Amino acid sequence: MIKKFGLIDCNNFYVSCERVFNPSLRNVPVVILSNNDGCVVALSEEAKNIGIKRGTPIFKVKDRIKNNNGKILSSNYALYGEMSERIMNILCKFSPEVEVYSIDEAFLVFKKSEKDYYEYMKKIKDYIKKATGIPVSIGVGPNKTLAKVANHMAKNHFSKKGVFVITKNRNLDYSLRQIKVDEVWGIGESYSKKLEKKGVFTAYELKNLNKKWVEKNLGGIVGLRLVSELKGISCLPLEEIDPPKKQIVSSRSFGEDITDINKLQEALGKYITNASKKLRKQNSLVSVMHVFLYTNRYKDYPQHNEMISYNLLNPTDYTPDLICYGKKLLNKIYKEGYYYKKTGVIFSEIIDKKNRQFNLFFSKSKNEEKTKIMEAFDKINQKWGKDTIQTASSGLGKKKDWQMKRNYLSQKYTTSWNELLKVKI
DNA sequence: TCTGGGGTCCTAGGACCC
DNA sequence: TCTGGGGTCCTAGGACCC
Repeated sequence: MIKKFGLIDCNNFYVSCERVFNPSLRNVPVVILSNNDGCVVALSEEAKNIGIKRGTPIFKVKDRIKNNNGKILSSNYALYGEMSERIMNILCKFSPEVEVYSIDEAFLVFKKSEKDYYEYMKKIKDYIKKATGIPVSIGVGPNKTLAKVANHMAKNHFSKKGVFVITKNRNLDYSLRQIKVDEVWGIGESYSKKLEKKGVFTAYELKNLNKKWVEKNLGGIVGLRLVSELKGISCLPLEEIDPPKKQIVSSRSFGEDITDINKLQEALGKYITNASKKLRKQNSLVSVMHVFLYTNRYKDYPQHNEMISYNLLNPTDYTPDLICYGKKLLNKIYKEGYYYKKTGVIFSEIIDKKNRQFNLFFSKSKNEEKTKIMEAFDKINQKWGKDTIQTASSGLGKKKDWQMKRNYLSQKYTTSWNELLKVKI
């Protein structure tokens, strides 16, 4: 029995989710847009084939998509999140050790005999496709970095069969020679430029680089760890338990530029509500909050970008108090006459609720009351749907001009009774 | 007209202390 | 000419990920 890491990665995940419910999206170029319908964040193979790239602003490629009978969609996170959950649940049936790495990726650890790996991975792949409609690729290797490499092989090289197993002695070097250095997990734009300057173009060449150079130029210990993993040594453990977040951010660019402080307050109130909900979910309290306000950096009118921080005397998770502090902070950095594009909140110095330190100004009875209010608040929204109960500060009218644009949104096929697919017989 | 959002980790350098 | 040395803590900034 040999212990190996597997990486399951959904192919073009957002597009695949949409295609499960809408067959007219199959075999044509499809792109999914970021919040605010700004730029392309996910795309189908057909879209890649007509030269569209992730990150491109949609206005630059809109015509090309139309001319190729392509489709454009806003991102539908309710749908993707739910499909992701289905897949992760399936994976737990195949291995007791699963790390959910992102919405569309998971690491697994298996202990099997070397020859069984390929068939077992194929079984998982077929099962997920059948049960959810989502195609996945699976890479297996002696550690996480090599599982990523194997996944790349499964997807893009080696006849694109969707499953690839790296064996340290047999095909490790062969695989590393196929992988370009910027495709290695942990090598981004800046490092890959440095590497190319040094004449390093493949993962294989990276593996054989001088240690001193790697430490100096690729982020110290991070680079050393990465190269060790390419050599087959396992440095990164499987992390099954989601550690609590050390920082929680909530922000959005507006649908339109905003000058009015009241509208900024409304939007900020909404983001603070969102962030504090996450805080309560992991049983934490925030002790430092930051509020920021940005103008549109792509326009040439006057710019004003500022961030302000506040140390809370009593760490809390109580939304109304946090909104109250947030508004005061926003007032301090707001300047009249600027066209703002984005505001948001950052919670940092997050502590465990159990380890709270009390001080002279802490009122136990008041605190218990607040805890009960928030519990009821969260329960109602969980049972009756998001935003059933809201704070008045986020503005209660229907459509807001600060809200993000989502002009191409598909249905909530899996999370709303009113939007289920209708089948004609 | 139009350019996302939410995270983590690491290092370097300054402030401060003895 | 020459300006201690070592440790800790904090923050800003850079790099990466999806």
